[in-house]
Amino acid sequence: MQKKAVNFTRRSLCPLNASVEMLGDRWSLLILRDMMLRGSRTYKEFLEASLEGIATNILADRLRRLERNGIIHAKPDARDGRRMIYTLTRKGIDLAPVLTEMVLWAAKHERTGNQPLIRKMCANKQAFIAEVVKRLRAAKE
Amino acid sequence: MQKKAVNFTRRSLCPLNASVEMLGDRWSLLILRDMMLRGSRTYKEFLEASLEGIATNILADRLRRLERNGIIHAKPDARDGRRMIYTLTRKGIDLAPVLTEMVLWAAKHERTGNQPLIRKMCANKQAFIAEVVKRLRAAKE
DNA sequence: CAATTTACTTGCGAATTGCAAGTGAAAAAT
DNA sequence: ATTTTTCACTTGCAATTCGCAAGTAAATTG
Repeated sequence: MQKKAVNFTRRSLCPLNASVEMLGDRWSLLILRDMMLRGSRTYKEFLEASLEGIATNILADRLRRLERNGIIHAKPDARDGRRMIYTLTRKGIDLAPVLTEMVLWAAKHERTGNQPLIRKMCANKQAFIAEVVKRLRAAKE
Repeated sequence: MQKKAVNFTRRSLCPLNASVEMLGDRWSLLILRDMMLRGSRTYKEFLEASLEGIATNILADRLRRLERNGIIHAKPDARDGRRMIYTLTRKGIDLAPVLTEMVLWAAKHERTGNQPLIRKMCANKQAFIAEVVKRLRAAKE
């Protein structure tokens, strides 16, 4: 497995800027949440799982971008030629700590839902992340 | 100190969505980076420190939004009536782990700069965050 | 083979972004 | 005291992006 160089130019070399250019929009992280925590794997599942109501063209665009950035991988479903199966790459799985910290931050400072998840995250953050990572690696089959 | 209810409606109650609605754009996190790691405190400093070249209208808008969301605090400089001094609130300081994880993720998977910072973060993540938080709390005077 | 499902694309108005230029108040220089 | 400079923005406008509704094409189901 080989790493591809990024062939477009970033605004700066700062690592945070790289993250922001890949993830800094209103939808990418939510798609990743649906993959990590809800097991969404297909276009339809993303549309249905999305609590926030993502538009179809935006979803298609974001899936393309996430794939271009090596965060997710798309391959046709062997059982159903219409379907694409989206899975997280290693790089995508490595975002688990980022997502977790963002969830914990909002849960601390905003009035949010999904309390059972929060409690589990709070109780043992490292264990929670490890469990998610383990499950996602297994799902890469 | 009292928490204000958010009086506009979120797309969903998911905590990650709350984070994304507050921080999910191309500039907010970079401004926070400049506050946390470079000590930027005024409009001019943000413009000068910004490696990425933020536009003046966008900067003004983002500072307003960050303040509305309780992430930063603005108060006029007593020594210079033109200046506003922006500082991180407790809520803003609590974003240190989020920023750190995003930096570490990009540093691992992309070709980025600022290697000394990365090395320090990697060596002891918790200590790094604790140090940043300590410094920022002190700066709230 | 007709109907349905899946994964998109297209069109288009609305909102957001980014650049350049301008404004107004305060401070510094003369 | 008056001019000049600095600072923190705002305004105008073109270009890009977003979001909704509708449409399309291929594969599958009945």
